[in-house]
Amino acid sequence: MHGTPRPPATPAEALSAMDHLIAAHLIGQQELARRLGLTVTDLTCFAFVLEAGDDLLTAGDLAARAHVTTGAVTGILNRLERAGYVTRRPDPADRRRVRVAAVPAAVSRVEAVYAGHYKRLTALFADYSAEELAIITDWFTRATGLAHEYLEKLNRNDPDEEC
Amino acid sequence: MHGTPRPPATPAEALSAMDHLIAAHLIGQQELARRLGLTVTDLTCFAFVLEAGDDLLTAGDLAARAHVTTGAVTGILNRLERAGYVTRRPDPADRRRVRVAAVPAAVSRVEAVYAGHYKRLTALFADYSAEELAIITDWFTRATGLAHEYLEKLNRNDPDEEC
DNA sequence: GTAAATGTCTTAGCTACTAAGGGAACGTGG
DNA sequence: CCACGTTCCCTTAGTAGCTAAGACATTTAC
Repeated sequence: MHGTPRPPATPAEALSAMDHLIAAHLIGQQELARRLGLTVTDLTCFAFVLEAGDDLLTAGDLAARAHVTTGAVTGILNRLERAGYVTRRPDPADRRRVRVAAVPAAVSRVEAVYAGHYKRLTALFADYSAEELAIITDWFTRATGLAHEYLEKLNRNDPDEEC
Repeated sequence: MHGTPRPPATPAEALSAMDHLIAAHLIGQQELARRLGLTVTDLTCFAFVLEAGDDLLTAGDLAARAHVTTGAVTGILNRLERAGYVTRRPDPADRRRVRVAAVPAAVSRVEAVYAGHYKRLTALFADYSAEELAIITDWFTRATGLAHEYLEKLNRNDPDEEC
């Protein structure tokens, strides 16, 4: 279906389409987490750990990225560790810190559950040319940048509300 | 920046970019809800009410769309109603049902908080040609369809897990 | 007219979060 | 070396929102 002509769209249509995608993805995430016996927050943190790769995250890093308190992270790590997704490791340079390492077998466990959807998405992407993918990816990246800017501005101006 | 050539992208890059966008949006949603004195679930339900427009949703509809129990919906509607976002109305045809109507003033209240980000996104969209927007919108729509299919399949095969 | 089904609300209990503080480890300045 | 403040994670107490199960009113079917 490469290069199939599509009817042109308006910004409003694109925005609405994006909202629907995000809503669907949110529910999917919830289902996936439930199936793995985790919470959405746990799964998100596990994703952060995977994304960080070899330079292991600390518990505090996770708190910052997931926007939760360090107290919450303790619970999250307890669950993830007990379920065999991560292990806590001492930091050789700073004994206060706790570094979080992913358990290799757990990665494939998550991927196994997610494989169905992941394959479908990859197949969908294969339906587009590299140039079209470039447009889509570019937009994703810029929209993400905007979202981060927006969040920063919110947090800078008034961390607590006034409404 | 219409028609600016972009470096071609791979499916994996696109998928990763999508994940980041969704993660950012998720946190933004949380911030927005907090600022409005609501939970993310409340805000999501309010969005469903707005989307439904004039044919008012019932409490049960909301439970189905938000994937929560009807007991939870009672709490959600209590909060939304107390904060002045919606009103409960009797259904003339079926006195068991509760129909949910949005309070007009509340719509602009939410939009006021969201306006900053919304304007930036719209501006971003304006940077793309109608044809490029068509590609993006098309992809959103098809990815959403896939997500829904995946969810349906999950719920059909085994509503509860086996792991 | 009775029985089953439907739609919302209630109740009890659970889980994950925050806020506040504690104790160990770091790092700086005398 | 050694107090001092800081940083990091964990603990504790309290809260909020969810589920599950059932009550109650209403509708539908036979």
